[in-house]
Amino acid sequence: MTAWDPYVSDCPSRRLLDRIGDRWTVLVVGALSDGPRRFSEIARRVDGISQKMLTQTLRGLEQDGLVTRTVTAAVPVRVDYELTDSGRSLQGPLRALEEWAIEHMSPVLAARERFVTSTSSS
Amino acid sequence: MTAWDPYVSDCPSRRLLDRIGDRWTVLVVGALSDGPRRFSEIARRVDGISQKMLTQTLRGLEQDGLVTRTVTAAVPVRVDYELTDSGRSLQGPLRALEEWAIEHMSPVLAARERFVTSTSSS
DNA sequence: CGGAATCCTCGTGGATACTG
DNA sequence: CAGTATCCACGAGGATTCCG
Repeated sequence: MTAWDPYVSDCPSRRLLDRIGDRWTVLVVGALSDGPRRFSEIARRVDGISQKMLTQTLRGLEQDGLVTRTVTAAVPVRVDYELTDSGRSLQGPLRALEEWAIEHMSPVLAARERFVTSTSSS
Repeated sequence: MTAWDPYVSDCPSRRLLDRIGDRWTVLVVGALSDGPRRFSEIARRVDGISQKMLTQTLRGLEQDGLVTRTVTAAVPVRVDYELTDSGRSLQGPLRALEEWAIEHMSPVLAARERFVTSTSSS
């Protein structure tokens, strides 16, 4: 199992990675990392997300059993989202990825610069 | 720094995650995990990728200094791609994510089923 | 406040054809 | 073989509006 066969498109692990790989899921999970949050709180934390995308992302996560949705019927409705155990278990790998990103930021950005600079030759 | 501030859209770590988060990058890096590969080999390994997307993804990875591109001027041109040290360092986090995906496949799929099933109520 | 529904645009990405 | 270039379709996703 050392080799890398399983990347045919019907591979179920790819379906999962597809979901995780979308632009917002990672960020929303991150926004929930330190406890339950209200809808609008998440919206504020994840800068640039539209209400539609947030709803959609949360629905997906709920559907995959990664977050729970709790409705409190008050005068202004209150909805809290919280990571499930599954969801929390995803934090580790996600953190790892983020740390990698931070750690390798400067080399990568430097590489991008170099790439642009070397455009002059031809 | 325990809290989760850094998700404003101009955060550089998010720019990196954006790149990684696209559908193909992860798969292409995976395809290169056990050594250098030719263009067509990668195309074959990453099922469903178009030639355009493969080129584009590889360019992006090259630009970020995660893969190297080696052209061998033979009768039929030969181009090999290989992970750089940076690229290889990404494998760890990616593996972690993949393992998570495999490990949590059944719960997630079960959750999806449950979600669908519970549609009957209303 | 949280969300559903509608509309509309803009970019991703596939198919095809051509080049070195 | 490994691209580049062009065209085009489709759907993600933003803005807006309305509802419980």
